[in-house]
Amino acid sequence: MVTTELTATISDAEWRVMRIVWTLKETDSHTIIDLLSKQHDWKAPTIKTLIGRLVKKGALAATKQGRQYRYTPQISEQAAMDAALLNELDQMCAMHRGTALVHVVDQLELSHNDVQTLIDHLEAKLPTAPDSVPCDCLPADCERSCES
Amino acid sequence: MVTTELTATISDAEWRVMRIVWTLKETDSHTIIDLLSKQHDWKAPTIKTLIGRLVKKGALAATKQGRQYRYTPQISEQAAMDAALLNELDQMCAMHRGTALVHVVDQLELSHNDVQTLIDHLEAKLPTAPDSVPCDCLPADCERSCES
DNA sequence: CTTCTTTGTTTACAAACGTAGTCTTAACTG
DNA sequence: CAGTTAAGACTACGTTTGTAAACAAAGAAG
Repeated sequence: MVTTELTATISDAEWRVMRIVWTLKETDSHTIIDLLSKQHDWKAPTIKTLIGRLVKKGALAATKQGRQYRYTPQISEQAAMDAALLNELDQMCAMHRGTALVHVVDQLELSHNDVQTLIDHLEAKLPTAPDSVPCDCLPADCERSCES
Repeated sequence: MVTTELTATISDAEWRVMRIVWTLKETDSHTIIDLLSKQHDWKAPTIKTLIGRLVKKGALAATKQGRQYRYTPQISEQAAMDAALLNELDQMCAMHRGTALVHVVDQLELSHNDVQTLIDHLEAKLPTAPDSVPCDCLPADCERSCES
Protein backbone atom coordinates (compact mmCIF):
# COMPACT_ATOMS: atom_id res chain seq x y z
CA MET A 1 0.00 0.00 0.00
CA VAL A 2 1.34 3.35 -0.99
CA THR A 3 0.98 5.89 1.75
CA THR A 4 -0.77 8.59 -0.18
CA GLU A 5 1.31 11.70 0.11
CA LEU A 6 -1.08 14.13 1.69
CA THR A 7 1.65 16.69 1.91
CA ALA A 8 0.66 17.58 -1.62
CA THR A 9 1.58 21.18 -2.05
CA ILE A 10 -1.33 23.22 -3.29
CA SER A 11 -0.50 26.34 -5.25
CA ASP A 12 -2.30 29.64 -4.93
CA ALA A 13 -4.45 29.13 -8.00
CA GLU A 14 -5.22 25.57 -7.04
CA TRP A 15 -6.27 26.77 -3.64
CA ARG A 16 -9.17 28.62 -5.25
CA VAL A 17 -10.39 25.41 -6.77
CA MET A 18 -10.08 23.53 -3.53
CA ARG A 19 -12.11 26.12 -1.70
CA ILE A 20 -15.00 25.59 -4.07
CA VAL A 21 -14.89 21.84 -3.67
CA TRP A 22 -14.45 22.04 0.06
CA THR A 23 -17.46 24.26 0.33
CA LEU A 24 -19.66 22.17 -1.93
CA LYS A 25 -18.16 18.92 -0.61
CA GLU A 26 -18.76 17.25 -3.96
CA THR A 27 -19.28 18.82 -7.32
CA ASP A 28 -18.53 18.65 -11.01
CA SER A 29 -16.20 20.59 -13.25
CA HIS A 30 -18.99 22.59 -14.79
CA THR A 31 -19.90 24.05 -11.42
CA ILE A 32 -16.30 24.78 -10.53
CA ILE A 33 -15.66 26.44 -13.87
CA ASP A 34 -18.85 28.43 -13.58
CA LEU A 35 -18.03 29.77 -10.14
CA LEU A 36 -14.37 30.44 -10.72
CA SER A 37 -14.65 32.07 -14.09
CA LYS A 38 -16.85 34.60 -12.38
CA GLN A 39 -14.54 35.28 -9.46
CA HIS A 40 -11.44 35.52 -11.62
CA ASP A 41 -10.74 36.15 -15.24
CA TRP A 42 -9.92 32.54 -15.80
CA LYS A 43 -10.87 30.71 -18.97
CA ALA A 44 -12.45 27.30 -18.74
CA PRO A 45 -9.31 25.45 -19.91
CA THR A 46 -7.30 27.12 -17.17
CA ILE A 47 -9.62 25.79 -14.53
CA LYS A 48 -9.67 22.38 -16.16
CA THR A 49 -5.89 22.32 -15.90
CA LEU A 50 -6.02 23.21 -12.24
CA ILE A 51 -8.58 20.50 -11.55
CA GLY A 52 -6.44 18.00 -13.43
CA ARG A 53 -3.36 18.91 -11.46
CA LEU A 54 -5.22 18.63 -8.18
CA VAL A 55 -6.48 15.18 -9.12
CA LYS A 56 -2.98 14.11 -10.09
CA LYS A 57 -1.65 15.47 -6.81
CA GLY A 58 -4.23 13.50 -4.91
CA ALA A 59 -5.90 16.56 -3.44
CA LEU A 60 -9.13 15.82 -5.28
CA ALA A 61 -10.76 12.49 -6.01
CA ALA A 62 -12.52 12.11 -9.35
CA THR A 63 -15.20 9.47 -9.60
CA LYS A 64 -16.67 8.94 -13.02
CA GLN A 65 -20.39 9.42 -13.28
CA GLY A 66 -21.62 8.90 -16.79
CA ARG A 67 -19.86 11.32 -19.13
CA GLN A 68 -18.28 13.38 -16.41
CA TYR A 69 -16.61 13.24 -13.05
CA ARG A 70 -17.65 14.14 -9.56
CA TYR A 71 -14.88 15.75 -7.57
CA THR A 72 -14.45 15.40 -3.83
CA PRO A 73 -11.70 16.69 -1.55
CA GLN A 74 -9.12 14.16 -0.43
CA ILE A 75 -7.66 16.42 2.19
CA SER A 76 -9.52 18.34 4.81
CA GLU A 77 -9.77 22.07 4.49
CA GLN A 78 -8.84 22.73 8.07
CA ALA A 79 -5.86 20.39 7.87
CA ALA A 80 -4.68 22.10 4.72
CA MET A 81 -5.06 25.53 6.30
CA ASP A 82 -3.25 24.49 9.46
CA ALA A 83 -0.44 22.90 7.50
CA ALA A 84 -0.02 25.90 5.22
CA LEU A 85 0.18 28.30 8.14
CA LEU A 86 2.49 26.19 10.26
CA ASN A 87 4.64 25.64 7.25
CA GLU A 88 4.89 29.34 6.63
CA LEU A 89 5.66 30.04 10.27
CA ASP A 90 8.19 27.27 10.29
CA GLN A 91 10.45 29.05 7.91
CA MET A 92 10.42 32.24 9.93
CA CYS A 93 12.59 33.14 12.88
CA ALA A 94 11.18 31.34 15.91
CA MET A 95 11.82 34.34 18.09
CA HIS A 96 9.57 36.59 16.04
CA ARG A 97 6.69 34.25 15.38
CA GLY A 98 4.83 35.41 18.43
CA THR A 99 4.92 39.03 17.38
CA ALA A 100 3.80 38.08 13.91
CA LEU A 101 0.83 36.29 15.39
CA VAL A 102 -0.04 39.36 17.41
CA HIS A 103 -0.06 41.44 14.25
CA VAL A 104 -2.14 38.86 12.47
CA VAL A 105 -4.65 38.73 15.29
CA ASP A 106 -4.82 42.51 15.24
CA GLN A 107 -5.56 42.68 11.57
CA LEU A 108 -7.81 39.70 11.13
CA GLU A 109 -11.54 39.76 11.48
CA LEU A 110 -12.40 37.10 13.99
CA SER A 111 -15.73 36.05 15.39
CA HIS A 112 -16.51 36.55 19.04
CA ASN A 113 -16.36 32.81 19.45
CA ASP A 114 -12.98 32.51 17.75
CA VAL A 115 -11.54 35.25 19.93
CA GLN A 116 -12.84 33.59 23.06
CA THR A 117 -11.49 30.20 22.01
CA LEU A 118 -8.12 31.72 21.31
CA ILE A 119 -8.09 33.35 24.71
CA ASP A 120 -8.98 30.07 26.37
CA HIS A 121 -6.26 28.18 24.62
CA LEU A 122 -3.74 30.87 25.36
CA GLU A 123 -4.69 30.98 29.02
CA ALA A 124 -4.08 27.26 29.11
CA LYS A 125 -0.68 27.73 27.57
CA LEU A 126 0.38 30.52 29.90
CA PRO A 127 1.57 28.39 32.82
CA THR A 128 3.91 26.32 30.72
CA ALA A 129 5.04 29.00 28.33
CA PRO A 130 8.83 29.45 28.34
CA ASP A 131 10.34 32.77 29.25
CA SER A 132 11.59 33.21 25.75
CA VAL A 133 11.91 31.42 22.46
CA PRO A 134 15.39 31.77 21.04
CA CYS A 135 16.22 32.93 17.56
CA ASP A 136 17.04 30.03 15.24
CA CYS A 137 18.30 31.99 12.27
CA LEU A 138 21.95 31.21 12.80
CA PRO A 139 23.73 27.99 13.73
CA ALA A 140 23.59 27.16 17.41
CA ASP A 141 27.30 27.71 17.88
CA CYS A 142 27.03 31.28 16.68
CA GLU A 143 27.00 33.93 19.36
CA ARG A 144 24.90 36.37 17.44
CA SER A 145 21.16 36.15 17.15
CA CYS A 146 18.13 38.29 16.49
CA GLU A 147 17.21 40.95 18.96
CA SER A 148 13.94 40.82 20.79
CA MET B 1 10.17 58.61 -8.47
CA VAL B 2 9.32 55.00 -8.77
CA THR B 3 7.51 53.71 -5.73
CA THR B 4 9.76 50.80 -4.94
CA GLU B 5 7.65 47.70 -4.96
CA LEU B 6 8.09 46.37 -1.47
CA THR B 7 5.57 43.67 -2.23
CA ALA B 8 8.54 41.80 -3.60
CA THR B 9 7.66 38.18 -3.24
CA ILE B 10 10.34 36.24 -1.41
CA SER B 11 10.60 32.55 -2.16
CA ASP B 12 11.29 29.85 0.41
CA ALA B 13 14.97 29.54 -0.41
CA GLU B 14 15.37 33.30 -0.53
CA TRP B 15 13.76 33.51 2.86
CA ARG B 16 16.72 31.63 4.32
CA VAL B 17 19.06 34.26 3.00
CA MET B 18 16.95 37.08 4.31
CA ARG B 19 16.91 35.59 7.79
CA ILE B 20 20.68 35.68 7.89
CA VAL B 21 20.83 39.27 6.77
CA TRP B 22 18.02 40.32 9.05
CA THR B 23 19.78 38.78 11.98
CA LEU B 24 23.18 40.24 11.19
CA LYS B 25 21.64 43.51 9.96
CA GLU B 26 24.49 43.96 7.54
CA THR B 27 26.89 41.43 6.17
CA ASP B 28 28.79 40.21 3.14
CA SER B 29 28.29 37.31 0.81
CA HIS B 30 31.08 35.31 2.34
CA THR B 31 29.34 35.23 5.68
CA ILE B 32 26.00 34.36 4.14
CA ILE B 33 27.50 31.56 2.09
CA ASP B 34 29.41 30.27 5.05
CA LEU B 35 26.37 30.11 7.30
CA LEU B 36 23.94 28.78 4.73
CA SER B 37 26.14 26.13 3.23
CA LYS B 38 26.31 24.66 6.72
CA GLN B 39 22.59 24.79 7.40
CA HIS B 40 21.66 23.35 4.01
CA ASP B 41 23.45 21.39 1.37
CA TRP B 42 23.69 24.43 -0.82
CA LYS B 43 26.72 25.14 -2.94
CA ALA B 44 28.17 28.60 -2.94
CA PRO B 45 26.86 29.43 -6.44
CA THR B 46 23.35 28.57 -5.33
CA ILE B 47 23.53 31.07 -2.54
CA LYS B 48 25.08 33.66 -4.81
CA THR B 49 22.14 33.28 -7.12
CA LEU B 50 19.71 33.76 -4.27
CA ILE B 51 21.52 36.88 -3.10
CA GLY B 52 21.52 38.24 -6.63
CA ARG B 53 17.82 37.66 -7.02
CA LEU B 54 17.06 39.32 -3.71
CA VAL B 55 19.07 42.36 -4.74
CA LYS B 56 17.26 42.51 -8.06
CA LYS B 57 13.95 42.22 -6.26
CA GLY B 58 14.88 45.06 -3.97
CA ALA B 59 14.73 42.99 -0.81
CA LEU B 60 18.43 43.50 -0.19
CA ALA B 61 20.57 46.56 -0.78
CA ALA B 62 24.11 46.01 -1.97
CA THR B 63 26.59 48.75 -1.27
CA LYS B 64 30.01 48.30 -2.78
CA GLN B 65 32.85 48.26 -0.35
CA GLY B 66 36.14 47.73 -2.09
CA ARG B 67 36.06 44.45 -3.99
CA GLN B 68 32.85 43.22 -2.46
CA TYR B 69 29.40 44.27 -1.34
CA ARG B 70 27.77 44.78 1.97
CA TYR B 71 24.21 43.58 2.04
CA THR B 72 21.47 45.12 4.13
CA PRO B 73 17.75 44.33 4.29
CA GLN B 74 15.47 46.69 2.46
CA ILE B 75 12.35 45.31 4.05
CA SER B 76 11.76 44.70 7.71
CA GLU B 77 11.66 41.18 8.94
CA GLN B 78 8.53 41.68 10.96
CA ALA B 79 6.77 43.37 8.06
CA ALA B 80 7.72 40.52 5.77
CA MET B 81 6.50 37.96 8.27
CA ASP B 82 3.23 39.75 8.84
CA ALA B 83 2.64 40.15 5.13
CA ALA B 84 3.42 36.54 4.37
CA LEU B 85 1.05 35.29 7.03
CA LEU B 86 -1.77 37.66 6.20
CA ASN B 87 -1.33 36.84 2.57
CA GLU B 88 -1.59 33.16 3.27
CA LEU B 89 -4.65 33.66 5.44
CA ASP B 90 -6.16 35.88 2.83
CA GLN B 91 -6.53 33.12 0.37
CA MET B 92 -8.28 30.87 2.84
CA CYS B 93 -11.95 30.76 3.71
CA ALA B 94 -12.64 33.67 6.05
CA MET B 95 -14.95 31.56 8.13
CA HIS B 96 -12.26 29.07 9.02
CA ARG B 97 -9.36 31.40 9.65
CA GLY B 98 -10.13 31.64 13.33
CA THR B 99 -10.02 27.89 13.82
CA ALA B 100 -6.78 27.71 11.91
CA LEU B 101 -5.30 30.29 14.23
CA VAL B 102 -6.39 28.27 17.22
CA HIS B 103 -4.59 25.26 15.84
CA VAL B 104 -1.53 27.30 15.12
CA VAL B 105 -1.47 28.76 18.60
CA ASP B 106 -1.85 25.26 20.02
CA GLN B 107 1.09 23.92 18.09
CA LEU B 108 3.46 26.84 18.25
CA GLU B 109 5.99 27.40 20.94
CA LEU B 110 5.34 30.87 22.26
CA SER B 111 7.03 32.79 25.00
CA HIS B 112 5.15 33.73 28.13
CA ASN B 113 5.30 37.30 27.01
CA ASP B 114 3.93 36.53 23.55
CA VAL B 115 1.08 34.53 25.03
CA GLN B 116 0.21 37.34 27.39
CA THR B 117 0.35 39.94 24.64
CA LEU B 118 -1.90 37.82 22.47
CA ILE B 119 -4.38 37.48 25.31
CA ASP B 120 -4.35 41.23 25.86
CA HIS B 121 -4.97 42.01 22.23
CA LEU B 122 -7.69 39.40 22.01
CA GLU B 123 -9.40 40.72 25.13
CA ALA B 124 -9.40 44.12 23.52
CA LYS B 125 -10.98 42.68 20.41
CA LEU B 126 -13.67 40.76 22.23
CA PRO B 127 -16.18 43.60 22.68
CA THR B 128 -16.28 44.48 19.01
CA ALA B 129 -15.90 41.01 17.58
CA PRO B 130 -18.77 40.09 15.27
CA ASP B 131 -20.95 37.11 16.06
CA SER B 132 -19.65 35.32 13.03
CA VAL B 133 -17.49 35.78 9.98
CA PRO B 134 -19.19 34.49 6.87
CA CYS B 135 -17.68 32.09 4.39
CA ASP B 136 -16.35 33.86 1.31
CA CYS B 137 -15.60 30.86 -0.86
CA LEU B 138 -18.56 31.27 -3.16
CA PRO B 139 -20.04 34.33 -4.86
CA ALA B 140 -22.23 36.39 -2.58
CA ASP B 141 -25.36 35.55 -4.53
CA CYS B 142 -24.85 31.87 -3.91
CA GLU B 143 -26.97 30.34 -1.16
CA ARG B 144 -24.48 27.69 -0.21
CA SER B 145 -21.49 28.29 1.98
CA CYS B 146 -19.12 26.51 4.27
CA GLU B 147 -20.41 25.01 7.46
CA SER B 148 -19.14 26.20 10.77
C1' DC C 1 54.36 41.77 -12.67
C1' DT C 2 52.32 37.11 -12.80
C1' DT C 3 49.45 33.88 -10.48
C1' DC C 4 46.02 32.42 -7.24
C1' DT C 5 41.83 33.39 -5.05
C1' DT C 6 37.77 35.63 -3.94
C1' DT C 7 33.62 37.83 -5.38
C1' DG C 8 30.30 38.86 -8.39
C1' DT C 9 27.98 37.98 -13.18
C1' DT C 10 26.15 35.06 -16.77
C1' DT C 11 24.31 31.07 -18.29
C1' DA C 12 21.87 26.62 -17.59
C1' DC C 13 18.34 23.56 -16.80
C1' DA C 14 14.60 20.95 -14.80
C1' DA C 15 10.34 21.34 -12.10
C1' DA C 16 6.41 23.99 -10.77
C1' DC C 17 3.03 27.37 -11.86
C1' DG C 18 -0.23 30.54 -14.23
C1' DT C 19 -2.64 30.65 -18.19
C1' DA C 20 -4.79 28.83 -22.14
C1' DG C 21 -5.46 26.61 -26.99
C1' DT C 22 -6.56 22.19 -29.40
C1' DC C 23 -8.17 17.63 -29.90
C1' DT C 24 -11.09 13.70 -28.97
C1' DT C 25 -14.85 11.42 -27.60
C1' DA C 26 -19.19 10.65 -25.85
C1' DA C 27 -23.70 12.42 -25.34
C1' DC C 28 -27.67 15.50 -26.83
C1' DT C 29 -30.62 17.34 -30.75
C1' DG C 30 -33.07 17.18 -34.43
C1' DC D 1 -28.13 8.77 -38.19
C1' DA D 2 -25.61 13.45 -38.72
C1' DG D 3 -24.41 17.69 -36.52
C1' DT D 4 -23.60 20.19 -32.33
C1' DT D 5 -21.96 20.39 -27.62
C1' DA D 6 -19.75 19.64 -23.56
C1' DA D 7 -16.19 17.23 -20.74
C1' DG D 8 -11.93 15.64 -20.25
C1' DA D 9 -7.07 14.87 -22.22
C1' DC D 10 -3.14 16.56 -24.37
C1' DT D 11 -0.13 20.18 -25.64
C1' DA D 12 1.92 24.70 -25.09
C1' DC D 13 4.48 28.49 -23.43
C1' DG D 14 6.37 32.11 -20.60
C1' DT D 15 7.81 32.89 -15.67
C1' DT D 16 9.50 31.71 -11.19
C1' DT D 17 12.11 28.78 -8.37
C1' DG D 18 15.72 25.55 -6.84
C1' DT D 19 20.06 24.30 -7.87
C1' DA D 20 24.51 24.98 -9.80
C1' DA D 21 28.41 25.32 -13.30
C1' DA D 22 31.27 28.56 -15.94
C1' DC D 23 33.32 32.84 -16.47
C1' DA D 24 35.26 37.44 -15.58
C1' DA D 25 37.24 40.98 -12.89
C1' DA D 26 39.68 42.61 -9.13
C1' DG D 27 42.67 42.06 -5.28
C1' DA D 28 46.20 39.38 -2.70
C1' DA D 29 50.56 36.91 -2.71
C1' DG D 30 54.81 35.84 -4.10
